[in-house]
Amino acid sequence: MQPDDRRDLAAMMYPLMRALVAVELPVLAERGVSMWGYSVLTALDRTPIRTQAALAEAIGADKTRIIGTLDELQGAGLISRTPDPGDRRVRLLAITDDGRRVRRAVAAGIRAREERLLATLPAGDRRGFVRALQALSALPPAELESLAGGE
Amino acid sequence: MQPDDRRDLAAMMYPLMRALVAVELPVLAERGVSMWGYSVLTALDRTPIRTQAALAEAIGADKTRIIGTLDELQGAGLISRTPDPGDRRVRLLAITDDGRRVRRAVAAGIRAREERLLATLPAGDRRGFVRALQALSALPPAELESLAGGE
DNA sequence: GTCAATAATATGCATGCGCTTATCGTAAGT
DNA sequence: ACTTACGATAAGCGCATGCATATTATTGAC
Repeated sequence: MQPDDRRDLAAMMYPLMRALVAVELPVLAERGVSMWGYSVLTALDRTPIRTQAALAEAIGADKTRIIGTLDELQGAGLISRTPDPGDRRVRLLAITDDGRRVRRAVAAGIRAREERLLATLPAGDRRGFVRALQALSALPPAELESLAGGE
Repeated sequence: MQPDDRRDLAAMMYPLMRALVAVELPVLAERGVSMWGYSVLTALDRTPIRTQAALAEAIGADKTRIIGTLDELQGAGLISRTPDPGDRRVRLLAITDDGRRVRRAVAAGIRAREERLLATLPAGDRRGFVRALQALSALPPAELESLAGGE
């Protein structure tokens, strides 16, 4: 194998990200959800979350900026935000049935378009790509930092 | 193979992108180059380019925003920007020897850190990942649009 | 009962982005 | 000559971001 001639990962990923976002936006717009909103729905569909700060951290968002998103989602009836009876400072966050429906519809639309993109790849590369992406995106930030650090 | 349960590609890629950028920034800062500047150097190291608009398009940048970047690079002696004697409206863009040196140094630093990331992957997935990334990032925007379009 | 810590929230700032418009010098077609 | 088109540049807009700070309600420790 030769010295692995390729462009930088970020350089390749950046335009691809933009393309993927461009693919997602119309699907999201159709259901009136923002990107962050969709991210919230996805997180809450996995499991309810006890505090907004925890939610923000889970999806890599800013804990103050997320508030508007939650307002919108709650206004649209897609999530519930109820004060914890045990500690009335915290809001218990959960997705509603409507939210679940919206999330599924959006996910299906996005997935269908992604499939068309991935279909251009050889099967082996495609599997490797998705698996590598899953593995890398699952690395905890601490791990990433240690890999990134020092010369 | 079951119905391919995974998160959306963009959702996985977004945090990964951020991590990669965090990896690159210190390397770039060390050499006093910006992300866009590095992108320009990379493009020009491949081949000189005849107009700034063409450069901008090649690297997916905005043709007006790129000007400051070019000023900086030229000021640092990393690129040359000479009026085309044949058409004095256009500036012939080329990387200088110094620019080449900087680009190589930055690329080496980035590559070394990327390798550490990729080393966490099984060899097969890793190759598939890089190849898929190369293939997808090489798709012309028109192709991407057609793949993205319609339900 | 007082006080320090915490969750949610509001607000402001600096930055960078994509986009648009305007200006200026230059080219090229008629 | 006159007009149209083009490349580089400057300036400004609207938007989203990350970050920092302040406020309010609530809690728990002392």
